Amino acid sequence: MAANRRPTLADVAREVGVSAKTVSRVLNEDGPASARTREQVLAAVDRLGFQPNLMARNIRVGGPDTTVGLVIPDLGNPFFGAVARAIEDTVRDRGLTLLMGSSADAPDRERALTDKFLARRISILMVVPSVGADHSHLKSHRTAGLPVVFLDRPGSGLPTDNVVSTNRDGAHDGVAHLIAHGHRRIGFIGDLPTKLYTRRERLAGYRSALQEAGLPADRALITNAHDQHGASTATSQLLGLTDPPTALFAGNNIVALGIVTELARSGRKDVAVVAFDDVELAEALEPALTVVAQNPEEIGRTAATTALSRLDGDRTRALTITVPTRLIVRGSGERPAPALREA
Amino acid sequence: MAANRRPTLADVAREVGVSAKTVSRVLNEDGPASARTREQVLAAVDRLGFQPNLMARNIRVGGPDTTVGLVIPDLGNPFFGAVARAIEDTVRDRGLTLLMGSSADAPDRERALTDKFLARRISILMVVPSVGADHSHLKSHRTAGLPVVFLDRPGSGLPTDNVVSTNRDGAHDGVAHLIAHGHRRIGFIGDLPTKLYTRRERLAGYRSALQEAGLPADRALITNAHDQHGASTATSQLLGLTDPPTALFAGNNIVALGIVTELARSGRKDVAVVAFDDVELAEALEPALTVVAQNPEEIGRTAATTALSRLDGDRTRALTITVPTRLIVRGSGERPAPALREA
DNA sequence: GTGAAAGCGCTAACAA
DNA sequence: TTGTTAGCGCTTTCAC
Repeated sequence: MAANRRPTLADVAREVGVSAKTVSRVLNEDGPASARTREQVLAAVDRLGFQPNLMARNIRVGGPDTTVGLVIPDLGNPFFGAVARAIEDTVRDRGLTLLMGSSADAPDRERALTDKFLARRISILMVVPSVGADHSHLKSHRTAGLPVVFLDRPGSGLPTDNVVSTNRDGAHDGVAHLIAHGHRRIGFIGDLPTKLYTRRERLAGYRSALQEAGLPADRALITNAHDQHGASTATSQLLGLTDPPTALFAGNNIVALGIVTELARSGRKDVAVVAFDDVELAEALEPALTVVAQNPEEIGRTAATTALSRLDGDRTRALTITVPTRLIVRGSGERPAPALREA
Repeated sequence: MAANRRPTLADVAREVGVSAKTVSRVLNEDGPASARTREQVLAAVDRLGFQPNLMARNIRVGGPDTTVGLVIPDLGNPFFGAVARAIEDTVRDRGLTLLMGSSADAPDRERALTDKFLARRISILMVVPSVGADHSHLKSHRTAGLPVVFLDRPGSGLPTDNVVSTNRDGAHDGVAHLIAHGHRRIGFIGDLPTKLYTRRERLAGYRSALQEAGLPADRALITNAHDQHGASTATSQLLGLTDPPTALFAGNNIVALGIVTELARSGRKDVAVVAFDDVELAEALEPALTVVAQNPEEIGRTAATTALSRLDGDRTRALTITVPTRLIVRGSGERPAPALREA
């Protein structure tokens, strides 16, 4: 079957016997149009199956495309899924559509995606920046009026709005919870790479909690993993130390899955766990998993409203907005520490 | 700060002292260009921060936009996240970008999204169709050469490629597993609405397994839920019956979360569970959750490769491709049924 | 190897 | 109330 050319405004105009501009007027509810013409035009549109070419329209109007470019590390990670959903819900009312891509945390993939998005003249750019990515190339776009917001981690190379969780305080609270329950040797399994903003902040919170309690910082207890399987391996390694930790702090949701799975597999009910970021089924575990919950909905919504107000002309100073985390105590942080049992 | 006009091809041309066409040639590696001109052009592009306007290019070239329109029910559901990731991974090599939106399973939102996508002249349309949505309006686009693929559920109103799981057989196997372990009263908690394709298919599998075993089909054991909380409620209602089920079959991942959470909350370790679709932490539960796992990666990849081959001119008959599910036995289906204990 | 003119589908700015 | 002309930023066509 031949690929028929799609009908254009001109085709509709010819069909009705009016000018292209008249059809345009009817469809965009621009200027006036007699009831009769309107009817005829709409009928012809229907008959021909005409659908206006949005690209052509945009090019003529000159404004930005009605899309939001969103770069996240992984479409499959539920945390970013929740963020994306909140963003979509917020911008939909404004008629904006999501252009999405995953960077796999690789700076070159991130750059390729943003370049593509920019070439489409997106209305808003939102990025979860990869480690090592430089964003100074966005400067000219910013001054040209493009709202740029970084999510989950701050961008680098230019001043823009950032929306991040209270990583340091949240991790501090989670670790303090473990300490309050008698644990003195607490393992930390963070994300990778170690330069990652969230990794550093959460580790800083871990350290400050230890310090505050006068506990020594043992480097052997600090390790990393970049996926669930790696976190499982890291867990068994930590527990295999000659002086092993009695509690573990998970640096993110994926690490938490790895830790919990490994503990279940090896039947280690005696190891306390607190995780950064909530996970599904946390309350159905035995014991239920205590977490420092992030608020992905709020992160997405805040980022979107910030970007929209920039789009509306807000030229005030760039802000770093901090979305609070919340310690949800469910039990896993309260497993008796050996120190207490011996006492 | 004034919103400076972004530089155009003409600006670059003027800067170098060549024609616009020459710049175009250099950038697209179209016709010939002297090494010297090329250098100068590239330098000017860099200096001015020029980025070609993809919309303008597309409009002139007349081809479809290099995007894939994807409509899913919920960006936050990990199942669809995994599907989307697989799609992106597959189409990225072809230079295609994802245009995404969530329908919330509402036909009008689905229609609004697809219309927007079509107005952008997407290269491929992929949709998880909502219940009650009619797709006959896509007919003209199909004949005009637009590949249309339905995911997870078949579309209606026109012949197109569909990619779905082996819902019926999978559910059958899951329920048969419960029966094999002595259960005779098995509750079914399905998705909503009840007209949903996956709901119907999985229920049919449930019924066929009962029938095969010569077990009666008790309507009181069949119920539904449209979110996790609803599934929890449904669970306690089923267990509150005078002749309650000894096992539950979850119609999807969200329902599974609700069932498992409710059983944990009420301390009911005696109820067997099998879930359709795998969930995180399934193996860390006690007992570990037995599931009929779907293969979202394969669903996404298959849908994408099918669509790409259509884009390449494959005009063979529309196919409904079935991606196999896999019963993963982890323990929760093997809890002793009262019938056995009494024996 | 390079340029001039025309035109993709649409709308702004004017005129009628 | 409607039409005409011009032009958005780019590429095609054909000439040089």
